[in-house]
Amino acid sequence: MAKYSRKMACTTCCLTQSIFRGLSPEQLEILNENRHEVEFNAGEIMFKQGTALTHIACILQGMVKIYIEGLNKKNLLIKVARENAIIGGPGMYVDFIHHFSVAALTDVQTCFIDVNSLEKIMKMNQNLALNILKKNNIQGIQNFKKFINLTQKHMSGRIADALLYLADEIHNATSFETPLSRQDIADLTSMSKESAIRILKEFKDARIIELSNNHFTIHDREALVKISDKG
Amino acid sequence: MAKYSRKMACTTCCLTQSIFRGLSPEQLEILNENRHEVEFNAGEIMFKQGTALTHIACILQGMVKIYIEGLNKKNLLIKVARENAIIGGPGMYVDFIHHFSVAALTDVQTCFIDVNSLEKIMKMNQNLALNILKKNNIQGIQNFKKFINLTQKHMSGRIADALLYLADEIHNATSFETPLSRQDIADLTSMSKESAIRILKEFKDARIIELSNNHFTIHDREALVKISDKG
DNA sequence: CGCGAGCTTGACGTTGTTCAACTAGAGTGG
DNA sequence: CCACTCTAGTTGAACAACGTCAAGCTCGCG
Repeated sequence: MAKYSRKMACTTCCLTQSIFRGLSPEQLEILNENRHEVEFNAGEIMFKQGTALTHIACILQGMVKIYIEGLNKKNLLIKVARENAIIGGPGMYVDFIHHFSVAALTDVQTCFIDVNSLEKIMKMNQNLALNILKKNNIQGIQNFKKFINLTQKHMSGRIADALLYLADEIHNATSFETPLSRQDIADLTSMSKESAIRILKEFKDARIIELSNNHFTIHDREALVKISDKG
Repeated sequence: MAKYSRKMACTTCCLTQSIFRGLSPEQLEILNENRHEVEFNAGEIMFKQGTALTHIACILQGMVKIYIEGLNKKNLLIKVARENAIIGGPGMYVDFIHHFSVAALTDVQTCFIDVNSLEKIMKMNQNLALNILKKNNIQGIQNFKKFINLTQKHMSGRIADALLYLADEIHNATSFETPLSRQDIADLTSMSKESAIRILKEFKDARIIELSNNHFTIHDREALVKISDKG
């Protein structure tokens, strides 16, 4: 289970990066006093959709999935996040409720920051608000792309997108071992698990990728890009 | 065509509302000096996806559609906006490019505000940044809902959603005349025009709605809600 | 050695798209 | 005033895409 600790020094953790760049030492100290580190085991839920949003989380180590719990127990996997990601959510400044769930894909070390402290710093330092605004907008652009992917592409196009996403944005390698299950890949591409498996097999038979269990190797990147582009 | 004018006084337009609430008179004056009013005829494009984002727009009068131009000339209608809506887009503070297109559904009066001035004010007044952040997050929550609607519901559920959306959030009436074409309704629900027409006819035959041309009347709201909920 | 969870495969039915034909109404020009 | 045309809407039939169901498989683990 999760346990409380303060192993990390503030200066080495994500507070000095990303949206927190440019905070004064005093502002960093306020955050530092209102944070705590938590470890999760693979499979455990960090944030549950519908619960109160009291903290945001920084991923210090490990991988998580961010997903919306939809109809009939079906999930839609919005994104995968790993080291240095900061997970807030659109509930901030609206209803302070989590609008997605977050689950650990691997064992994960996180740093939880109190949203009240965050709000306090935001009122002291305009840069923080602007950084968060920018981060939200980037996510918004990615969501637009996802809308088109999910609603206008056939299954092969969506699987191609997912493979390129994992290779380029998550693992930074053409050959990788993913903690995502087949069901996760199906949730990421909005299709049934069986369909996802079938398309992966097609790609394998066409020598576009190689896969055994959870190890993926992309052989023909251009083919994937072409399949992704034409839908 | 669009024409430049300054008919409105600043105090009566949208600058005093929504995200601009709480600005000082001097800050309002800066905005007022860097804005101009533009009229569009029905059908004209206000923002084109891919062009530079130099201004945000306030809708003073009329209705517009905000849509993503996707694959094979297919559009995805994100939302409909009308009086007092402020249209920016996720390109702000990222790449300053429009990531969606906006077209006038009716004749429209707008007020365009320079993004540089907006940025200047944001650095002077933290409330503006927080208000925009909040507005973005609300849109983010709506996008999550739209993800589930579009990817996990059948056509009848999506059409039911669209009808409830138009009735509740756009026209505020159970009986309304919409400027949306059948194709627009199809784009809003991510299906073919023919399918949208068929579902609307089903609803009409089931006496759930009444429609002639573009006039819609919702007779059995509960039925629509039920259809929407169960997908 | 057996159990169970996740994975795989095939057969089948449903959902939704595409294509083509047809209709209605709104200009337009003789 | 009447063809003519153009666009949006409508309908039906054929077809493709995708999900569901059921069965069998694999592999790690006790």
